[in-house]
Amino acid sequence: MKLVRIYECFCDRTRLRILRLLTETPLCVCHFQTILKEPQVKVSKHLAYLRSRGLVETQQHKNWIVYSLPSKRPAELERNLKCLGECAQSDKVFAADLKRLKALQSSCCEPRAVFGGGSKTVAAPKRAAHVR
Amino acid sequence: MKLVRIYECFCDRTRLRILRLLTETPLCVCHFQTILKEPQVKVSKHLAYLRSRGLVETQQHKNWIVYSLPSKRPAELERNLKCLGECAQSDKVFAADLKRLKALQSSCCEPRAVFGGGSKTVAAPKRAAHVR
DNA sequence: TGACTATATTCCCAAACAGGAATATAGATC
DNA sequence: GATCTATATTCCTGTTTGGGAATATAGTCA
Repeated sequence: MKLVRIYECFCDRTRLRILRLLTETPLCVCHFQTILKEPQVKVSKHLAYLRSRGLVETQQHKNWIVYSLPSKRPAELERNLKCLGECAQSDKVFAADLKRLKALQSSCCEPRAVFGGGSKTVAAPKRAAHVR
Repeated sequence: MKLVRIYECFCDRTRLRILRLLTETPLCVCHFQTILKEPQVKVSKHLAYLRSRGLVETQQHKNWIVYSLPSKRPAELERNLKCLGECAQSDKVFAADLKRLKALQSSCCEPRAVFGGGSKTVAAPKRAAHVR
């Protein structure tokens, strides 16, 4: 019954926000810090938690670690992510996160190749606004 | 973000089984004991947990306490229960539970009015097989 | 009233968890 | 090599959780 594993990952607010964002695009830790406005330790730990349970995968990119949903997902995960997406629509927190994600996608900066759809060949890469 | 509350309830195996069963019909504690084959304390505690978070409601019926899903459920809960139902289909544990539920529904006994659809006016109420 | 039944609660313990502070690691760049 | 940046890990603490043993409560029925 690996379903429980999935729900264990879903039962924390921060992790839900992370997963929700990842259904949009892969992201690296610094992005999460910016979008969620949470300290590095916290983000890093929750990502580690998710990875240990197979809900996310990582890929190194220079100095950044890019987190994404696993390329092949079991049906249960897929279903629940979809469900989460639907539930999230009526929630302000998720909406705000999404807004900040969009902002980041257009304003940012170095770990650009990261964002899904690849190089949207945008203006000149400004210096990171990664904070902290 | 009450979503998290829902997932907190979903993140335990026993509770998942309970909820799954409740999407079929209301049940009382002794039914759960029989179907899940778990001790009374355990069942009772998980039910209390679910109730404290509003995922189930109770109704007294003579000496029995009948648990059921809340009559009016927020959209998030409804969605997630549906999702759970879908995920459960491919799982042996859930299937076995369901099988035992059906058996109970036809063989049982006293807290009969409990089962959804009401009095299916079955044979003579035998003595309970409630165990323990 | 007393025995019985169904359920809840309390006490206890071990494990998991969330979060912060501080520190470690490893790649990049000068 | 020194420094900077991004991320991970360790240590610590308070809280929550899951589960069992024992006990309490409350309704029922004889």
